[in-house]
Amino acid sequence: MKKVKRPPRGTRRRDVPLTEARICAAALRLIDADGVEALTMRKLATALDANPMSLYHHVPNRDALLRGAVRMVGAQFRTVTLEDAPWQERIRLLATDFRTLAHRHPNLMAYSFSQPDFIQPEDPFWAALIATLDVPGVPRSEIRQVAALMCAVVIGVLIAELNGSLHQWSSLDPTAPAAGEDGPPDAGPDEERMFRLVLDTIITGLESRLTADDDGQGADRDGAPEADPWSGEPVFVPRQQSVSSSRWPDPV
Amino acid sequence: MKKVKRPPRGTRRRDVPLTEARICAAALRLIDADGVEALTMRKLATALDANPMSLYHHVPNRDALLRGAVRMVGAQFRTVTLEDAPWQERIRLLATDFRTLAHRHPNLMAYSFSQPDFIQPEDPFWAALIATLDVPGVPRSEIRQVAALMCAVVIGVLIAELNGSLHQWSSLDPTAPAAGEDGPPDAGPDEERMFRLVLDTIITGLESRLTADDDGQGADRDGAPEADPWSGEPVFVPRQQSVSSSRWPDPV
DNA sequence: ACCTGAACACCGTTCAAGT
DNA sequence: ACCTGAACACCGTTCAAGT
Repeated sequence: MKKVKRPPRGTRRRDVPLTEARICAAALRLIDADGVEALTMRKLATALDANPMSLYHHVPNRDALLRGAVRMVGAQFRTVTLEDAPWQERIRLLATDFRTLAHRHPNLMAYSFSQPDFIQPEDPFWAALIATLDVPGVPRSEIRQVAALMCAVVIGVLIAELNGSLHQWSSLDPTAPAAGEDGPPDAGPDEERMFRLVLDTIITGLESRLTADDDGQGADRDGAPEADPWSGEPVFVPRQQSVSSSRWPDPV
Repeated sequence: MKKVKRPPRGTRRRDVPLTEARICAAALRLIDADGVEALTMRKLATALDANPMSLYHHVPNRDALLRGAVRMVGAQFRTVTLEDAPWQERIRLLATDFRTLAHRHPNLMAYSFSQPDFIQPEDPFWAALIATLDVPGVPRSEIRQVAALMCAVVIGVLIAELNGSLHQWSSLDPTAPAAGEDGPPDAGPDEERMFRLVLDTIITGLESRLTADDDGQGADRDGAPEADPWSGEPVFVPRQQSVSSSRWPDPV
């Protein structure tokens, strides 16, 4: 009579005890398979061959579970520093590493990109990015903002790539409406080329901004922020702050 | 006895009939107030003073309701073309218009950014972006990919701004861990400055890429993609495709 | 045609009770 | 200490029945 509680299934998992790491790993598997929104405490429990309520003894709630999965994936990001390469190549390497990680767990990464706090100050990725931007002489007062913007840019491209927008927009011809499926059908091989194109454009823009500032490489670092052209007004932008507040009257 | 079905509440809403536009507008109000995940068919119904099941006669399901709200916001994007301005300024105007719209409905926009299909070929925004990139001579064969990448970049920065990552990363000092709240407390006034910095960097990168190509302005448009430097390999990137497949052995 | 109540199949989470 | 069944307060959605 008691034996019916553990029927002889094909794969037995419950001889190993329930830990937070095992729970998060199983959650990551479910997310990789079916997406974040398909992760359910009850489904996760049956995947672990456990009672749904047992999970709450190791994980406070579903949000913490998701954070644990994100943390588990982020721990896989171990950047080789490659200190002898030029800074442009080091930035490229950091970005492509990021992209590889995003391709490994696209469902989880697409979710975590929209969450705050998924890059922490002690992440080796962040430290490597800061160190790399310090090489060509980005002013110390601006270096964190430049690093933040590079993260935002890379994440934006990765989001658009992961959810298919990049491919869809690239084949969005306003003049010729129906081109058929002439190009590659689904997983375009030129997403990587486009990713490199953004990186190159950003790096080129950084370079020209840096050379415009270049009077003595190591001198005047950490100076007053108002002194260097990084903090000045951009060349082309007019003062248009009042233009955008009077547009689009909300009809709701 | 029948009168108890419609008690004299303070504001009467149900004399006007239930339409899809009214439902989507109410959904947008709820999303603006409490976020996408707080939008519920039942709560929406009570906000409209209607029966929850009545909504299904005008909207097929919750996803379609969200799409309707996104479409309703996207219809507010009417770009002034400003054809006499230089292309750099036109791009800046498009991007800041996009940003203004995102600030108007941050909850909905943060959600829609992660959805595919939220930019359509017939959107005036897309047509204006394509037309603007055509001015300085971006090759026709690459113009859609460049436009797609600019959208992805702007969206990435907006996502990071809306969920607070941009501000958090900017105050993420790996050397001095605890700086206290010295800067502005919450809604940083320099998010706009950072937004302009990305735009300027991208535009500068585009400019230098374009002038490197500049031998005759109108000549050789629409040519073979392999002929121009846009499709060639980037200068700095080494062929490192095999490097990324052997990193991060997945411990799961 | 439009609306509605009841019901179904799910959720996350709490809690008292077991060992 | 760890686990568990029952229960609570929600969801989206279906469906037969009303007007």
